[in-house]
Amino acid sequence: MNEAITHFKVPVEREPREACLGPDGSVAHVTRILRMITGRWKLPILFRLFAEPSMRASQFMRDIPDISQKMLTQHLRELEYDGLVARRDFGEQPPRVEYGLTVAGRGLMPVLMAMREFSKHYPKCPTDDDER
Amino acid sequence: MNEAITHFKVPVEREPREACLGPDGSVAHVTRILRMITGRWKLPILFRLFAEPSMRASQFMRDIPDISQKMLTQHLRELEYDGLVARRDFGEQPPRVEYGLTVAGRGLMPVLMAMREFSKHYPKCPTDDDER
DNA sequence: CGGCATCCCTTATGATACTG
DNA sequence: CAGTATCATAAGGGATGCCG
Repeated sequence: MNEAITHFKVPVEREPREACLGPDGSVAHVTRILRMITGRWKLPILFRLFAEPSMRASQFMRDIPDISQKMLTQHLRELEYDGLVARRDFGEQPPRVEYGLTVAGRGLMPVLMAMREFSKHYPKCPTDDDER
Repeated sequence: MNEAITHFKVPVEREPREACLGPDGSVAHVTRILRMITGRWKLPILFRLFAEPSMRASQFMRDIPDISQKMLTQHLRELEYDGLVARRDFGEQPPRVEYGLTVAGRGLMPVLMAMREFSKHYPKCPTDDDER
């Protein structure tokens, strides 16, 4: 009873999301990067560290308006986890912790710059030559 | 209810956080791009259109596993709103609608490729030279 | 100073059923 | 085939208080 007449959907083994991933698993790769830099305060933090090699939590709080300490810590942790930011605890009293970009973090900046340039090139939705 | 088809949340322009915007308002610009390509199915759609110049809704449904029709339409609308994708309704019966990348959409691809390359370059969190 | 925990709200995303 | 409408749930974000 494993014959041809399939009146039903043959268990078409769905590829493990392999499809639609684009060349070289582009989608997966880009998604990974997006996850790393997506977050209400990820960019402000990264760009701040790009300008200032070493930053303390209190400095971020001062330089980034409206950010809460919770979100600051949380996003710093995520960035650290993703290897973009390095955390350095001096183990002093009172506490002293400094943050900085990792090699990867610095390597990411050019990509962000590319995104910025693209944004500049398309100030608004180019309603003119929108035809495919 | 004779309004435009706004199936999605119109980008509620966040407050003009002038500060911490980085050089040239980098943060704002990059954030804008991120907002355009962030979404569970934005990348699969874009990369699919990059490979296939013209796509119909049903094709997306076939090529992108697990995507629901609602999300497909919603994300296509958003991409269209942001000027990355062009929608072409042939006004036929039965319905025939085709989607394709706009000039801006095609211009974005190199940026996405750059992100992919970066991802490849840092396969994992580079725990070696993480020091600032 | 830095950081963690809790409660709560706004969105993003999903499941499902329906229309032209 | 393409798209709409509703309801339900998950994830992101924010306010606040306590700790070493």
